[in-house]
Amino acid sequence: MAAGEREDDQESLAEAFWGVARRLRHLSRETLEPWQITPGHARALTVLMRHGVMRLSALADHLNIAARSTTEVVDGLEERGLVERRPDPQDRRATLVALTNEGTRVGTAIRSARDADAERFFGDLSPTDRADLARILRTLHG
Amino acid sequence: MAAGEREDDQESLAEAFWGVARRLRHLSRETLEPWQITPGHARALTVLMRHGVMRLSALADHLNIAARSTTEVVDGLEERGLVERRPDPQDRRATLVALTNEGTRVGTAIRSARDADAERFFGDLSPTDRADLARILRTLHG
DNA sequence: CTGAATGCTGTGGTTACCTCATCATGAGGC
DNA sequence: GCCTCATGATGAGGTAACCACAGCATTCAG
Repeated sequence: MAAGEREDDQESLAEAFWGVARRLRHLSRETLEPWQITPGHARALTVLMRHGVMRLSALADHLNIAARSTTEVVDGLEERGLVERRPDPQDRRATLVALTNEGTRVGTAIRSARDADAERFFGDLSPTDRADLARILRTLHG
Repeated sequence: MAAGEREDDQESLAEAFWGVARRLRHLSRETLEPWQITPGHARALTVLMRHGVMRLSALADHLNIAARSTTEVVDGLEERGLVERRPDPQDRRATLVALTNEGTRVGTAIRSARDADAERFFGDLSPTDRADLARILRTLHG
């Protein structure tokens, strides 16, 4: 216990960060469980809720994954009836992805469950801490 | 870029968090590249540096992965000559994992590269921010 | 009309995990 | 000693989430 712990703020800052990330990830997994949906799928759903109908390639950009992977994500969502593919009238090579009614319903439900979770998770912090954290994270994101 | 960014503190706090996590993960991958070692392997190495020789099962606990998966991690490290298996004199069912000299060398090098990285990464922050972040993360860690 | 670029998807990886079954060993009951 | 059950590691086989490359249809520039 004594040997490797000492000093650096740095290392333990990174470690603390990963510890929190871990907790947040587990929380998210739990939250999504009722909908039998993976974090990746949920992320795609969220993007679609926000930005509406878009091409697969655009979705890929938003998700920061390869176009090829997006095909699979959309496959999954389509199987579950949450989105549908439709031809792009502008360009017959392209395919648009749109939320179905069910997709919108589930997306909305997930969003509020997540908000509630975030509230629970970050709720331990004072408003000041919350603001500080947000600011600091934005700096680091730069 | 401007359209969908703000709204609730909560959601964007979580998002900001993941954005930073992403950056940190990439950074870590870059850092480890010279050693041709995955983050998972590096993590195992770190645990061994800290706690010394241990059973596979103990390593599994430290890494929070299944015992079976630990076998594979250790396989990888052993192939690279960074650790070695040896029988547990206490219990002939068990196998101990120990760092080789090379493993210790690499582990040490990785540790300092990481420290340097963390310095670079969190170095953008003022000392105050750094302290705040550390404190806040500890709070969130529960 | 031709050739290059673009948008999606099939095929076939990779990584990092998992569960379940198996085998040897250990520990306790009788 | 023998039997049974628990435990430590591993083989076999599976999954999720990615990837690159090749191929097809379509679009667009010239």
